[in-house]
Amino acid sequence: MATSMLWFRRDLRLADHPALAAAAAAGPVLPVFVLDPGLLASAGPVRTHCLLDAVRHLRRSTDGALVVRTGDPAEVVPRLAREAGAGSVHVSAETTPYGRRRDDRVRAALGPVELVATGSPYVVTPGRIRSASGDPYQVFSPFYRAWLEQGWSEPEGRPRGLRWAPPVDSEEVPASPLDGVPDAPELPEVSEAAAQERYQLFVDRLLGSYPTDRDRPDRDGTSQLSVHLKYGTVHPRTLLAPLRRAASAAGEKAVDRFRSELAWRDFYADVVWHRPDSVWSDLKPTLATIEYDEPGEQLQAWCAGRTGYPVVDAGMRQLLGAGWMHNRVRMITASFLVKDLHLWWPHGARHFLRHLRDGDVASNNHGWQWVAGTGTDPSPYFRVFNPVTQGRKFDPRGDYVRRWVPELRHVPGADVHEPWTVEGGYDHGYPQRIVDHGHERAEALRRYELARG
DNA sequence: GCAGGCTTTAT
DNA sequence: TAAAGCCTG
Repeated sequence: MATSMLWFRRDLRLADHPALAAAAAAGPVLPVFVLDPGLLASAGPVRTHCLLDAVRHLRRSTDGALVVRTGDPAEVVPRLAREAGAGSVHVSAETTPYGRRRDDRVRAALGPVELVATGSPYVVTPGRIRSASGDPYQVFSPFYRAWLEQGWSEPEGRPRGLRWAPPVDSEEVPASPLDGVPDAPELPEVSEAAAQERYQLFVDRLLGSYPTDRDRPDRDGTSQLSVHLKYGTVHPRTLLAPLRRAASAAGEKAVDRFRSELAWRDFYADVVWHRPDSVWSDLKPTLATIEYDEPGEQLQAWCAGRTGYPVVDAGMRQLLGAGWMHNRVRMITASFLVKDLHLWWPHGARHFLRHLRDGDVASNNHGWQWVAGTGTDPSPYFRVFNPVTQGRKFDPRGDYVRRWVPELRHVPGADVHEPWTVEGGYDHGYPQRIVDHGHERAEALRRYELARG
């Protein structure tokens, strides 16, 4: 049987890997990872660290067989195929704009060697679900119903009869860009084992209270699996399979909630599949004429977590300090950028994407569009978040703010969300509010009204 | 073309 | 309880 190549990308695992199974069925497999300088340039050190961590673990689990090369995939992949005498190159289908363009170039460069796509990083491959009229869904809920209806196959374990091909030259996995950096974020291990461990903990201990605790940034109530889904150290259908059994303990509601979060990931990937242009520009033209401010000092204050609104600043500092931000706080900080600072959403989306360890262009950028009212289900009037109300409601003791904003640690309780009402609230250098929320809310609504007319 | 519905809110 | 309008069947 001819050697085939498995080119890993966002699927850095061995279990439940349809493309790897397809490659293994064709013959001995040469496992390959290509460090793409184009991708690395946009990633930021945290994401690069996580990627390299996952690659390093994958190399270990292939007993060192994984070949690592740096360069343009359109040159590197065909060269490796020649060196190994591979008859085909197997991949998981890539569906984002950059990935699709890259794969087209690689396919062309491979010539007679076939690029075979099997499976995808999603439960249901983007583009497969359509409404009765044949169009893609524009709204999540009907998509979710159709997604459940569509269903998915059971996870597969590691491919049987998997044999690695004779080795070819490999580079070492580069050192993490965070090595030796003082105050570098503490990051979770990104590996199949770590994904399984966290999932187990989540199902056993957290799932039962997930519907409410998932909104609490002061608690460890979320699955924390996003980084694993990002790099593919676990496939989402691997996460879905045990849920039916888990429902008896955790409750159907909790299971449905978590399931729907995975469906959101599929939904946004589906939107991007049909509208790749919507990644960096408005999906819908409804607000095409709205007036935005030019980015300047206020954007910098937002990025640095110095807006004077505690929950906003806590979130922005968590982003830089942990390479991650709680989802509830992502909405609050995003709303603040768009509705209080009147900036176009891509300014914020770019900053998030650079620093989030789970930074995924479809989920991130469409999450932003949802907040901005330019994406699916545009309802700008519903979505001006009040940072004080949100802070008091979801961080009711103020622990989250004090964790990330040292200048406010001396303020006890929920009043930390309103230091302007606390005597001595500014004694330790916490910045004054850069805008007045009530005023800017009215201004945002005025601009929406104008754009609509 | 109609009715029902739309993740995450605000006051 | 209100906020605008579009998606979906």
